[in-house]
Amino acid sequence: MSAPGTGKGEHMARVTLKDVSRLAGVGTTTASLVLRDSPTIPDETKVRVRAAMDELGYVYNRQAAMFRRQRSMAIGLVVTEIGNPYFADLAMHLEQQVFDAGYTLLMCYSRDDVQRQDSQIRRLYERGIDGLALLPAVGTDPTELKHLVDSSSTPFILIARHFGLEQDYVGADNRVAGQILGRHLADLGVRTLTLLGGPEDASATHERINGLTGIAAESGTAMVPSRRITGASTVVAGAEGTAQLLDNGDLPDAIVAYNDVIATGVYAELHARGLRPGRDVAVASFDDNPGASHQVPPLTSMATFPDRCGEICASILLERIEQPEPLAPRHDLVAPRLRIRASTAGWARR
Amino acid sequence: MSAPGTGKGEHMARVTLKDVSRLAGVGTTTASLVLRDSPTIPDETKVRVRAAMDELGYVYNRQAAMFRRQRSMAIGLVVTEIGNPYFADLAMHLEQQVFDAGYTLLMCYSRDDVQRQDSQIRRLYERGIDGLALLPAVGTDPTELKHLVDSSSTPFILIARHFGLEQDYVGADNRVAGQILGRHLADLGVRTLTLLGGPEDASATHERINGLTGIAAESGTAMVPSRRITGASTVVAGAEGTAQLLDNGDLPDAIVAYNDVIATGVYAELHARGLRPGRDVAVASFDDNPGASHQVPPLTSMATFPDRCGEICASILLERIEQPEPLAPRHDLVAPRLRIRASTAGWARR
DNA sequence: CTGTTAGCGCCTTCAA
DNA sequence: TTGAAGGCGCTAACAG
Repeated sequence: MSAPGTGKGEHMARVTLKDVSRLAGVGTTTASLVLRDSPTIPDETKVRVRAAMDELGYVYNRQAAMFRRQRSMAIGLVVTEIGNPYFADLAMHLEQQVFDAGYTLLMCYSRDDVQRQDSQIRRLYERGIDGLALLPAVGTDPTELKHLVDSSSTPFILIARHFGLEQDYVGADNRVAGQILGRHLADLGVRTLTLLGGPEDASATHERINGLTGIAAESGTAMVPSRRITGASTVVAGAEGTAQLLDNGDLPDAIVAYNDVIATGVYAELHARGLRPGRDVAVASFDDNPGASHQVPPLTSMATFPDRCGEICASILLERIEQPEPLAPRHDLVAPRLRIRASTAGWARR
Repeated sequence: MSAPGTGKGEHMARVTLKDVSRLAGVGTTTASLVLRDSPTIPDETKVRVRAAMDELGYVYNRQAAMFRRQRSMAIGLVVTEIGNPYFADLAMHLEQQVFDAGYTLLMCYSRDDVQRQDSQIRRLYERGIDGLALLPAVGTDPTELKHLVDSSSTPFILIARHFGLEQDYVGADNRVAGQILGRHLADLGVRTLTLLGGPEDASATHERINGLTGIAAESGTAMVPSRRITGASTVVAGAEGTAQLLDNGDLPDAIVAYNDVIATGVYAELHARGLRPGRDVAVASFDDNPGASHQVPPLTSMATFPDRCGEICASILLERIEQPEPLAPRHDLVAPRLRIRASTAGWARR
């Protein structure tokens, strides 16, 4: 009942497997096997060892085990931020998968600061993570990143933004997403279109735009203004971008926001000017965050499934960890799905 | 230039401090001191050792260091979820603080599942975290939690929901938040009031309600319906709660949502029924998420500052780690601030 | 099937 | 100021 050093305040020495095996009258190997519930150990012994563990208040020292095994059972995840529900959902589903596989998630937010991202990655490597998932900050230098990442033999995967085809990657199929949305708008009779927001220099932005403009070109839709309005993915940026657009005197048939967060700002600014989304201008967006269907009016959005993205990311990483043979890089693209709602469905050229 | 085992594919043995010191012609102690940039080492030696490190591609093995020092330089954070911007912002600011202090954040999402939370906490303890912050799942048994937590001597702090005064805690001052909001509504002339949402059995819920109802009672405001409508903190739940309320035939002067996420659902359902927030019914809420000011109409909300909450949480934890003497438990309450916007300011009894 | 032993890489004491 | 050596708690190899 009375474990040694149970007294409050005094520094209690850690109870080790050795202590346990001594008390139980077995070897440390046996005690260790009991921990893993090995079937080769007789039940009687298991019971005795477990009793000794309880008696002493033994806690498995995973840190020591990991050190010994040269494994950390930890996955590093570096993302820019989680204020955007897309990233939040992705992180949660990634964590769920890796935790269930016995890993712990080491979480870092780069806040789109490349310096910070760099030191975070370094620190994670020092901790000996078994795998790293990165949603790269805007402005990340692909060459430097490759250098940093290749210096370790740790499995590595990019999320949502990539730099080519040389490494594992998982993200939404942004080009297709842009195409489907472009088709939808063209079908509505949209002739002039504005793209609003999105990180200036990210693969996801380019892909969405390319998909959209490809279809737009086919259908004779004009892009206004000619110079795209970019900005951070915040509600305020969305409102400011919209204000800038309208101040220019450009009221296009449709505004396509880079994501639902920005679209919220678009809605606000339109309302502030007495314009109604879905009546005076069609509004569409990407991601289909929870709540998009409860905007007023409900927002047409391309669902990009961050949950699936996080899950796929986890499973690729775990696979690479289990089987570190260098296979061909995987590019997993999550198929998007258009949710048509009143913000476009209600629109008609007048 | 050619580190041993640089060849691709072959399992490369880790470069240790011993390897470095051998190459540099110094002892391991010296090499170790160079790592910490000790001033007792002559510059000439430092340069030589650093060159050896580069030559061999040495990476500091933090895992080994931590094992040796019986510290993990890791902080565990268990939260229910981060879909709610309040929790997301809190987690980000907590991470920022602890990372800058040299710690890494181990992140777990309990999804309000007590079982899961339990195994997450256990695993974190096994990893030897230096501190634990917990935003407890609804349904957490305080006694069991206390037992689990006391079994370790690791500093521990509760976030946002507490169970009494026996342990460190940081959260919004919910009672005061409720009072201020109640006063504001009473001043507007609100006579009937509905509270919508919030976890059934959490301190934060009780405190907000108590603050609000205390003021309401003073000013003769009636609560409708008598039985409070609860539900998950989602947009859908907010809409459903509102529907339930209106189906009952209760249209109060004001609806107070538990938080901005729920308020979004309230807005949607009101609009669906042709009612306008701020005109037909006053709507107010808690948290003041980014975007609350860009709702249509702008949403009156009690700002609860998750950023400050996360920062305070981190600093208390770090303080406890540095100075583990058992001092009195700290209860840090973040002062809220009312943001009055059109969703209430525009309302007037008709 | 079970016990003993060596050592993972670092930090810390101790000696030179 | 610097070098050598021991050991943190566990696992894996080996011996019995």
